[in-house]
Amino acid sequence: MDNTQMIKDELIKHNIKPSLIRIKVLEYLKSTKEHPNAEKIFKKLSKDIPTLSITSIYNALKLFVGKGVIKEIMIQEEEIRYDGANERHAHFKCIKCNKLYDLKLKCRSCLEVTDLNKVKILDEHIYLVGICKKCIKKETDL
Amino acid sequence: MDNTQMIKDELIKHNIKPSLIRIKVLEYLKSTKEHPNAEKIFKKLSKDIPTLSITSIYNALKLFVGKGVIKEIMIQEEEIRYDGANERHAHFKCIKCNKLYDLKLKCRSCLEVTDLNKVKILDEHIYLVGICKKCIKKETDL
DNA sequence: TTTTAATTTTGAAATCATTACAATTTTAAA
DNA sequence: TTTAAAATTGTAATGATTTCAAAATTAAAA
Repeated sequence: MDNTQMIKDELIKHNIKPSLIRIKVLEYLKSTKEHPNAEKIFKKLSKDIPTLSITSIYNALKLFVGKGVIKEIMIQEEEIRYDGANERHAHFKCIKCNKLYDLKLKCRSCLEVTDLNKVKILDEHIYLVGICKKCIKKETDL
Repeated sequence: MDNTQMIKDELIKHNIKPSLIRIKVLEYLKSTKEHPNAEKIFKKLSKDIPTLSITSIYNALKLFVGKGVIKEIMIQEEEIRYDGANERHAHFKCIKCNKLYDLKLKCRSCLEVTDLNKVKILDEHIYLVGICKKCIKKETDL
């Protein structure tokens, strides 16, 4: 099965009609690890769809988030970024170069919080902030 | 030592001159668990300081965050909330009532992520999203 | 105390990501 | 086809935050 068909199926699975824009947005989100914002996605897709408006990007993204297809990430920035990965993972933001990295979580439940009895958890967000290898190297090289 | 003096000392410790507004902002943040936003803090302090401007609140908050006195929390909302607690803890947001709860973390390092070698961690943010006890009860009572 | 410089506070205007909304276009069913 | 529903578009509005320059306050020096 080709990639576009898989994207379509994922949309249908979530009760979303697979329109061109929606397919392209999800396809892009699945293809990148950089957690783009709406603006970035808009610029990228505009190359192929010249009539595209940024409102359509927001429409698609909001729909996806509501249906649980993608996740919003807000890490001390003015704008929302979007993450199309299905796998549970954490994020790491470097305050020097502002890059956002994915982090693997070691175990299924390596987060132990109390006070959780009788509470229904729907979603989990974990992010660390610090300085990445490259930027540490840059600093020590000075 | 009285409470105001402790607030002053904490500011001085972080190289912040303890002006009236700064003292009041930090005092309020330390006194509440509700993680207020700038607007909320402004409304609260305006009662005592009628000449107050919201820009001063933003100035103080930005300064505090920069000096590490408080933390910003952004949990899928349009605005930033602020947290004056020193203790390491996670957050839980109920999507039904929109309340933000503190969660205790069970152990010093109950978050196990890979890919962290050579990376300098400065800050850690963990939040869960779901439905709180009260709202679950409301639903099942219907 | 006065003078002066530095810091803090203020208020108005600007910014900018996101949303609202109504008009237009596209899709799909009858 | 015809028609209704859904998707897309563009413009304008929203609202939290920031910018910036003027005014007020504070602190230090004389």
